Amino acid sequence: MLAVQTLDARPFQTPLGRLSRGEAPQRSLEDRLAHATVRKIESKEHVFCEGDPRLHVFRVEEGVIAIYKTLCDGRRRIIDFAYPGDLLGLGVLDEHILSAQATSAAKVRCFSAASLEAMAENDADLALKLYKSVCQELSATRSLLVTVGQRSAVERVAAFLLGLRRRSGDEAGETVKLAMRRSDIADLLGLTIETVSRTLTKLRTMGVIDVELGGTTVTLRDAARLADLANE
Amino acid sequence: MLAVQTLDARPFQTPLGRLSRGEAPQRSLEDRLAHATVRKIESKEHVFCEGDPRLHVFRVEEGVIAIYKTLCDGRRRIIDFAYPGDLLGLGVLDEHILSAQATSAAKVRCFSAASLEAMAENDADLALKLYKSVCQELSATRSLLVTVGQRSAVERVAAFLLGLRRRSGDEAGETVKLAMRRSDIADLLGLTIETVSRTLTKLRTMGVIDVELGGTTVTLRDAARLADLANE
DNA sequence: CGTGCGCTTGACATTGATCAAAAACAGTGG
DNA sequence: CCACTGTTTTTGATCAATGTCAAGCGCACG
Repeated sequence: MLAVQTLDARPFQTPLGRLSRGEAPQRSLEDRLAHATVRKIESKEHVFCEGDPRLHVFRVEEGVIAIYKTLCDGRRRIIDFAYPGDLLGLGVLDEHILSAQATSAAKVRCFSAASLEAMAENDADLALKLYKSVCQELSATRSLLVTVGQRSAVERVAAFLLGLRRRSGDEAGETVKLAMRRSDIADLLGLTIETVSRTLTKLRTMGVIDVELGGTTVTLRDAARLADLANE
Repeated sequence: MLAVQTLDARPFQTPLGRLSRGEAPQRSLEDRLAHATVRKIESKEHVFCEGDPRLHVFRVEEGVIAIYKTLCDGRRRIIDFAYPGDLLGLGVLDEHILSAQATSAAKVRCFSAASLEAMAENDADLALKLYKSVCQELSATRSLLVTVGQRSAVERVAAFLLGLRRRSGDEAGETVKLAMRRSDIADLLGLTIETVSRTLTKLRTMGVIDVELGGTTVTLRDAARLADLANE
């Protein structure tokens, strides 16, 4: 594990977290988050690492954050990418059990985990919001598990591209921006960078997608065929 | 999808769910569950199927329930096994998005999903319990994702056996009972039955485990070495 | 005693990982 | 604007791990 100083280890103000404790229990989570501090994250900077004290909860405002776990032999398993709107750092323990690292420049809104959870104890509405947020996360993780567990490289990459389009911006858009490296995609899908690259070229020669030079923008030429290949 | 009638599609009484709505908001989840109806599930019987209306939430009392998703080509992906104490059927949608099937004879305690969620709206304590339950489920799913994503057959099977010991009964016990078929283990770990079988014999010839004839009971001869192989 | 189901084992094929190298790209400084 | 360096991506050749196909075994049950 890198010995970098992570965002969550640095102290900072969480005005809304403090202000609203107890005095406005019906205030919505959105409302609370709207006033929290926003922090800028450089590409490759960590938001938090496994084992760090879980001081803050974050919401992604811009960019993409990779949530991952490091295996003891150094391999890295990305659990999910967090896109704008997603919450980061929820949990029941007082330590982070995963690491979070920006795959590109990003912004996160952050506020105190302790006060959030203290608020939730007296605010069923907030607690239910947390519950639902985690339910969605669970559902996303399960769907990744399905993808990764028993599918071929083509199926995995196709499903990834479709999922990316679904989650980042417009549902029916023709192009998706890959705000991460091949190695990030590989670690998410349980493949190697070489296989990811080969699979993308394969899809390109099949005429299903187009990959811009530099490989950061993908155009879905034939989304129906891609969905077919993904075997959803 | 099989056209069987599942437990959740059958109407039945949920006395505690009804009784406690609104009148005892501080009553614990445990307390509520303690009085709910218990149903017996035959081996291979479904508790619910993908697409069924999500009428009830269940808690496993005895046996093992496989939570799975069916891929469109018929492959089956087991997401998790639910052991006694685990909750089943939590979610935000009004349909089940997964199927649940007993791998052996089992018992589940069941009560109304709607009234549970209605209760949670006025009971922060209950809502937080739900939140924490889902957090744990999320954590388990993530750990399976790590296992399945990029590990060898030996690592997966070793991790599975250790996880089984951890979850079913005593932490340090020498023997674990496999209350499921090889095909269930295979569908959980993203392997084939043949590979699971071969891997178990490999571990046996290595002297790390012992497999009883019939293959339902496994003795962990050398748990430390097994943990080493699992590469946790 | 026969039948069916689940488990094991073997031979072979295929997929994706590994090793290696070249090409494309992004910065940096001249 | 161009040369230089390090990073990322692409492509190729080879190999090991796991899937596939096929057969046999053991146990439970009628």
